Amino acid sequence: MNRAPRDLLAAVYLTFGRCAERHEVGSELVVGGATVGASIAEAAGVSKQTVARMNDELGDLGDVAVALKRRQVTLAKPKPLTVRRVLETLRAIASEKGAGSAGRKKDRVLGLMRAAREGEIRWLTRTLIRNMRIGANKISVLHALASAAETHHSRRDGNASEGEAKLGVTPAMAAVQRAYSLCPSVDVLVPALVEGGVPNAVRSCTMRPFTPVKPMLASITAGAADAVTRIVCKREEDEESGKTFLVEYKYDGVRAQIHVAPSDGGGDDWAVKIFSRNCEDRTAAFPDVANIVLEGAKGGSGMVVDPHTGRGGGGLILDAEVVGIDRSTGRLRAFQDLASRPRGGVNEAELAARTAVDVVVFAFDLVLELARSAEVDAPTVREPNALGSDDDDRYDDRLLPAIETVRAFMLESLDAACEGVMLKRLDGDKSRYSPSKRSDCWLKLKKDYCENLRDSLDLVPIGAWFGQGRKAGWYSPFLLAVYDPETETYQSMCRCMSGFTDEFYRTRRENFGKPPSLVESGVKPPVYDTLEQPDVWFNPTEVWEIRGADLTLSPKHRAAAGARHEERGISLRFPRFIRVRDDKNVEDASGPEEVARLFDAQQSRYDGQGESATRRLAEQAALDAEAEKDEGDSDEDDDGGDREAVLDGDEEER
DNA sequence: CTTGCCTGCCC
DNA sequence: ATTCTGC
DNA sequence: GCAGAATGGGCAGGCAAG
Repeated sequence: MNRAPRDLLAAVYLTFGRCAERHEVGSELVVGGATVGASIAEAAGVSKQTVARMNDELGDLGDVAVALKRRQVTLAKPKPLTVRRVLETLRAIASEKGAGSAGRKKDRVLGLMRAAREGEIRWLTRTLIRNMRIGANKISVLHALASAAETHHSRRDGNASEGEAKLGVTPAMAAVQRAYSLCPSVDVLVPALVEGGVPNAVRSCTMRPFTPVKPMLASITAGAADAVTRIVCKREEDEESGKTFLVEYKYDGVRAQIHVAPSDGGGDDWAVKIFSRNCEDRTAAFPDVANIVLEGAKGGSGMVVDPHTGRGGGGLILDAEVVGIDRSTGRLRAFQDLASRPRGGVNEAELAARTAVDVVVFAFDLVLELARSAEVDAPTVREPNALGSDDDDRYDDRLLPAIETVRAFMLESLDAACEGVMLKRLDGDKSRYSPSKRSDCWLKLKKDYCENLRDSLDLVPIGAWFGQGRKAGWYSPFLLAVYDPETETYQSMCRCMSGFTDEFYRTRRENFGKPPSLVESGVKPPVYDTLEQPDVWFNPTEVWEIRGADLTLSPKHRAAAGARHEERGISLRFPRFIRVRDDKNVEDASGPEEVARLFDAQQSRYDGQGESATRRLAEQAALDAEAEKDEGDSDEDDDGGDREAVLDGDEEER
């Protein structure tokens, strides 16, 4: 900040590992491990296979690049790389398009590789593949900026002696972090910091239409009791409040932060932008959503009215979930269907022509409402419909009805093809929208978090890859399969890398490294059915319990292949390891029939046949026999299908 | 023209 | 997304 | 309690290779 303020902006972009903010369209490099690996190979004059082999061993392409650089004799010292030149090159890479662009991207990467010195090439490689592995991320950079700005401005203003107007470093860090989550734009933040320090940055980085806010996130829970207890009982500084909370369906769609405001031209025109959970501009992917919102803006229905002027509000930021829906039946559709929509470059008519999935918008929060004030930090909820009173101290007993209500509501949500429910605090400071925070204000409760609702599978590890980074030297991920006793084959179901302790990895590398478990020839056993090609194959010797969220039709996994889809097998979403089943032989592992049965139970929810989850399996046989009599009320298409219940918790704490 | 690889992004 | 680990 | 790291299934889009 002192020495090279003009380079600071570029330096911050580089530490973020990007050439522009995420919401800038076209800011992606579209360069990955394959391109970078090829460039490293070319720069060092070795084959791509050599680079790949070294990568298997070292587990880090950056380390491979360094090792190869060391071997080289440099004839002419390359011109040193500068921060600004690297950023310019990244931007040039991002803007390459069309035929031959892959080659031109690679050439630019190659240029950087050649110019990089030994100390730079690891950083450069990791930046290009966006995997820094340095134990620090954006937040650390923001904190460093805050600290530097504090020091810099204290000194410049001549009151280094415990500046009175100064914030102090720790509050400054928090302030900058918060400022950036309200207005995640380096272009706004950095010049403001340089010019007027942290207070100036805080003034500049306010929530505004058409700049995405870092979305608020929810914490995971261990079941309905845990969720209710946490949402009600931990209220340290909120003694006054904290008696009510909201429960709502957790829809399985995509997060959409919808911005609506008068367009720049003024007049009565409104503009809409839609941002993803990661603050990408996805407006082009949802022309139908944009139209729904614009219609609302025109008609005024549901829009904010300024009580003083009586006019429509100056703009809104809504937080919402966009979910696929079958308009002919009113049923929600699976996430996998929603994902198959085109992602841009189509208008609404083209979307329809491509038989895209229709969507509903469930708006669940009002993040900013300009009619009220440009500075609101959004108390976002409607008035709670509190039930009962809170004169009793014994919250444990009093929570039981609430837990039961939540549990029942969750079963209902599952029948409605949702993932579970969300619990949100309704009052007190903690109920405010907290950008980018994952805290106990919002809790998510999904089926697979609940002991008695989840099912797991017993799968056989049949192969693995060599881990990267902190898992270098270990097998990760593993390839897991079901066993089909009919054909005596193993059909792959998923890879898995979650749920293993470091200790587990250590022992597995030893155990699987020795015969008889490792297939020494390295050739895929003929009884293995998979489109995957792991680095090593294992003989089938163990059974592992694996949990997941739901089942998907897979293009590369083969469990129950052909049973529920002409070609595809069935796979598992969000797989994680639970434990080794020492008590089972591989012949006792889950099989294709079990997988197909679970898949049917899941499908029944989308067909509107989902009975309460606890009874669903028992009724499956009856369902099969039953003739297909479908009907049912189609839920209204639009918004408004949102179900919610307000429960009364109890305060206190302990 | 079709297929398949790579990348980025959703969860 | 989920999970484990280290601070 | 939080940040950081590794990496899951699976889709579209864009380009290269056949």
